[in-house]
This record gives sequence, structure tokens and C-alpha cells, in this order.
Amino acid sequence: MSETGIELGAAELEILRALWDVGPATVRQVMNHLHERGRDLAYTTVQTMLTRLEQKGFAVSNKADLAYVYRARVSRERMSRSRLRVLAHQLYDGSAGPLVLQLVRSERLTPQELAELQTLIERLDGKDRNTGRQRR
Amino acid sequence: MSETGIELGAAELEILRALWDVGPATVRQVMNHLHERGRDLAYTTVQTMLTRLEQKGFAVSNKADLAYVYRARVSRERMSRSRLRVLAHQLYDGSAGPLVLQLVRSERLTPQELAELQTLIERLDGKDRNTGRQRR
DNA sequence: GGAATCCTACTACCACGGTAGGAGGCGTGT
DNA sequence: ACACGCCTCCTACCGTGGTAGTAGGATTCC
Repeated sequence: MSETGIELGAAELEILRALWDVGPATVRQVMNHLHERGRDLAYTTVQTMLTRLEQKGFAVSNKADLAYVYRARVSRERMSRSRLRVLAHQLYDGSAGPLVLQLVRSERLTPQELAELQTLIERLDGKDRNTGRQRR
Repeated sequence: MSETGIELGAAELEILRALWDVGPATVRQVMNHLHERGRDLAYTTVQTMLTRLEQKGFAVSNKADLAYVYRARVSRERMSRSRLRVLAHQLYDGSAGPLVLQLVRSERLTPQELAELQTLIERLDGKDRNTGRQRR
């Protein structure tokens, strides 16, 4: 019903994340990975989640001789963008500015990140000027 | 169970947002506001949501002669930070950098926002240097 | 004073997400 | 041949969130 397009619960996202972190993996591998991170889920729970992820189009599986191997079908970046966009709409009518400001202000970025951000901004700044968009 | 601390569904958030947008309001006022924005909810639905928001501590109400007036108890900024933090954890182990980069790269910021971001970064940069924390 | 209108309180219902158990198939070591 | 381990498939159960109806008190309007 909602326009979000992407509908994943927190636990499902956790599983998808495991796929991002370890790459293509079987149910057992995903489960083991989660156990290592202190997340204790039953084998079948992980299985259910992976199945649902596949049904929803966020993962694909193919049979490798012993068991099915699951692979993420959406990138972490894509998910990230999507979630951020939803958030921007939910809180600020779609504007991303406030979110960025919030993040930079309240979450400590590493010097590298700051530098990267810096150059990124300069590039955008330049483009805006060159493009002449809204030249008064 | 989860560590998020903040547990609000999309619809609940919508209602809370109405409180942010219009300020303290009665059930009916919130409903009207939503209707104007094209969101068609029954009176009692809005009422239920407001009640739940209050139960969860996100709003308070007090009786003004005719009806209860609800008021948000958490700010949009606080919610924003919270959601962003959750997202950072879900996707990047808590690091905010990638989110910021994503936002700046894929969501168009206004010149003002860019400028503000710029000065913000400079300020942080300066602080980092003064603090002497790993000067590149 | 009865009708219309507004409000609150309570109850309900369904979908979905989180979690998992059981049944049954297949390979492998003894 | 069988037990053990691993795999898949199906089913289930419960909590919560989204949405709303109904009952009944209060106010207002003729």
C-alpha cells in the first residue's frame, strides 16, 4: 500500500546484511555468521528469512551441489539510498538537507570521510555554478 | 527486544509528524491536516494513533475544554537522529560516513544547504586539527 | 426536550514480521 | 543396513501495527 517500494523488516534486513558481509552463502553459513556476531537464530528461522528475501526479490538462490546458495540482489548502497529517501520523506517532505546536516553535526566522521565530503561538495558547487542553473 | 529504543510504525510516525507540522492539536485537527495532505484516515484511527503515541511516550495530551489537545514530546530532530543512527547500525555497523556520502551524492541539496554543510565541515576540520587527532 | 454533533473509551480484525518446530529426503561412515 | 547429520518444505504461533466500528456521555441547536 505504501509508496516506499522497499518493505523489509529489521530481521530480514539483518539477514540481507549477512549476505552483503559474507557474500553468497548457504543458510548454514549465514547462520554461523550471525552466531559469531552474537545473534542467535535457529537454522529454520534463517531459512525462512532467506526464503522471504527471495520472494521479495532481494536475493536469489541457486542450488550448489549440497545446498542452496543465496546471493543478495540489491546492493547495500541501493538499500541505503532507498531507506534514506523514505526517511527524508517521512520527516522532511523529501528534503535530504536536514538529514545530512544532522549526520555531520551529531555523528563523528573520520578525517577521511570529512575530506571526501569536502571534495564532493566542491565538485557539486562547481557544477552548480557551471551549469548555470538558476543564474539569478 | 531490539536495541533501537524507538519503535514507531510508519503510520504512527505520520501522526507524530502532523503534530510537528501543526503544533499541539486535537484529534480532529490532526485528522483535518492529514486530509488536506491527501491522507484519508478515519477519526477513530487518528485517535488510536494518538493514544498509542502517548502510551509510547512520544506525545502528551491534556484536556482543553472541549477535547484533548495532543502535543509531541520528541522533536523532529531527535527522531531524525535516532532513525539515522539505527540505519547506520543496520547498514554500516554504526558508521555515519557512508550515509552522508550517499545523501550528498544522490540527493540534490540546495545551494544554501551546501554552503551550510561547507562551513560545518570547516569547523569540524579545524577542531580536528587543533585537537591534534591524527593530522593526516 | 429531542435531534444532531462532537468527544472519549473500548473492542476488533487482519496482515505481516519474527521465530521456530516437525516431517521427510539424501549422503556417508561404520 | 542403519544411524547421524544436513538439507528443504510446510505449517504454526504470537505480537504489533494499521485501520476502524460501536456505545455512550456531553454539548448545541432548534
